[in-house]
Amino acid sequence: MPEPTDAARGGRGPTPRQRARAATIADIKSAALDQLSAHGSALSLRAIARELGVVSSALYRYFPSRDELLTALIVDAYDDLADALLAARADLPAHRRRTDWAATARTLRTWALAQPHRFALVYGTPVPGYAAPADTIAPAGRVLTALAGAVQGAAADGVLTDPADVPSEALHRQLVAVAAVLGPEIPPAVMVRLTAAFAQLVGLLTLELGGHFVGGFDPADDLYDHLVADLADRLGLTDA
Amino acid sequence: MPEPTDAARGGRGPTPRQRARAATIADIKSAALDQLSAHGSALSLRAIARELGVVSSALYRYFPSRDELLTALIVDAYDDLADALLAARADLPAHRRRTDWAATARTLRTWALAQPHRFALVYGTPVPGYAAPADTIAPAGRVLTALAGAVQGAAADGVLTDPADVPSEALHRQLVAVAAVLGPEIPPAVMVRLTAAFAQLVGLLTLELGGHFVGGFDPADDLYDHLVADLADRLGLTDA
DNA sequence: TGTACATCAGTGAACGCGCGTTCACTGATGTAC
DNA sequence: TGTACATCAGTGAACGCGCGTTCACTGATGTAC
Repeated sequence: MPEPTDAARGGRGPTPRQRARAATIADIKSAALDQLSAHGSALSLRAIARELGVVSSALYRYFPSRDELLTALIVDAYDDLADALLAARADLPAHRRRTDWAATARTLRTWALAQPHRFALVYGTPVPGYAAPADTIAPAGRVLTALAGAVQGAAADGVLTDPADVPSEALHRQLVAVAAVLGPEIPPAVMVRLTAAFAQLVGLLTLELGGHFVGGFDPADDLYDHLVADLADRLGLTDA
Repeated sequence: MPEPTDAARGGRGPTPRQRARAATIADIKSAALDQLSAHGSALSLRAIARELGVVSSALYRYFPSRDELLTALIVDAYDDLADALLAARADLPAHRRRTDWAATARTLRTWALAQPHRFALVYGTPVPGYAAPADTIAPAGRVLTALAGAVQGAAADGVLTDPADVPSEALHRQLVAVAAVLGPEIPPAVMVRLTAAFAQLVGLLTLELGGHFVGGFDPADDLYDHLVADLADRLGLTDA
């Protein structure tokens, strides 16, 4: 075995070749993102190669196909968004659940407005002929967990007022199953509101990025902030 | 002027040629929709021509460019959706505003699930390199007006309980302006909730169509119905 | 330390395919007198 | 009613461009003994 694994090198870290390879992969992804942000959702390997000053077939050393590159971009986008949300929550004092929620939700918008093409990549219309593989499920879950964080915290503290909504039995089962993943202590009646809140945020950003608020809520800052606060009420979050 | 206008023919209706032309235009649109539903958002004039058994340049007799065809599809989708929503509301007894709202919102989902590609066309990620022209504004407004119908009716009847939310001054101005178009009698505090409701529905459908509910809310029927009812409460709608 | 060898990154040509749009043209359909 | 003419739909070839992916290859970099 001429090329040793990382472990075989006694934890000395990546070899120069491995570092160069990782750097090239990062360059490819970066060029791909540049292209997405410039020309919408059309992703061309040849255009990426051109931007990198390399022949198009060279990319096949790094990604076996265009779809694999797309998947990597999606996974990265989820991870980057989750990191951003977690960072926004990181330094908040515990028990300030309302502030926590608002900071998280506002960061979602900031991230989406700053990189609309990445938002489209994960929450937009699926790219023609592309089906998201299983690899994206876990990173997508990280985002949801981050968004559910404030509510889960409040639930764990026992400071949530459980609303009186009574979901149907089938919905109840789904809510329990989802809560088991996102926030085990979130009661079903809150979980359904959290889902509604998430859908509302995604919808607001979809509409804003799609230009549907032009001439109406333009800018949409106040609308968004108002609704984030409204959702905090609905979720029973307080700073007390 | 050899080819007379419709008016010049004394209201005898379209000439055979005009009828043939309209039929061909309909065929082109229909083939285009078939293609969108089959291959995602990629719309190819040559593929449409192929399906119609015609040479690709022939399409230029009917649409000056690919983008014009796309615009026509978008306008049609808005109009078709608006018609569907209005039809769902048409036969309801007046004053049953809650039923009205629920029927409208459910029809939105039915329409979206039946023709996901058309939903994507109007509320999905903008197609790469395509900017929706002004022609789409009016049809888009028809959909919103239909969705706002129940609330506007209730407001006109004076049976809405105006919530105590106080929007910021800037948001208040936007809400008044939007209400002036969609429902003149809808007070700002209700208008903001209506906007939130619309965003929530769009978000739910975006997530459902994007496969984000697979493994969680799958099927999402109960979730959707529950939230539609919840939104009716929030909007202060009753059947009384 | 020096040499034989394996592995890697990147090349360049090719395959087979797609696309939107233009242009001069042929026939058929319709209109005006 | 019959004829000259205008308008239309559709053709076929071409322009100039794009794409993903394969394959045999050249050098450079690294490894093992």
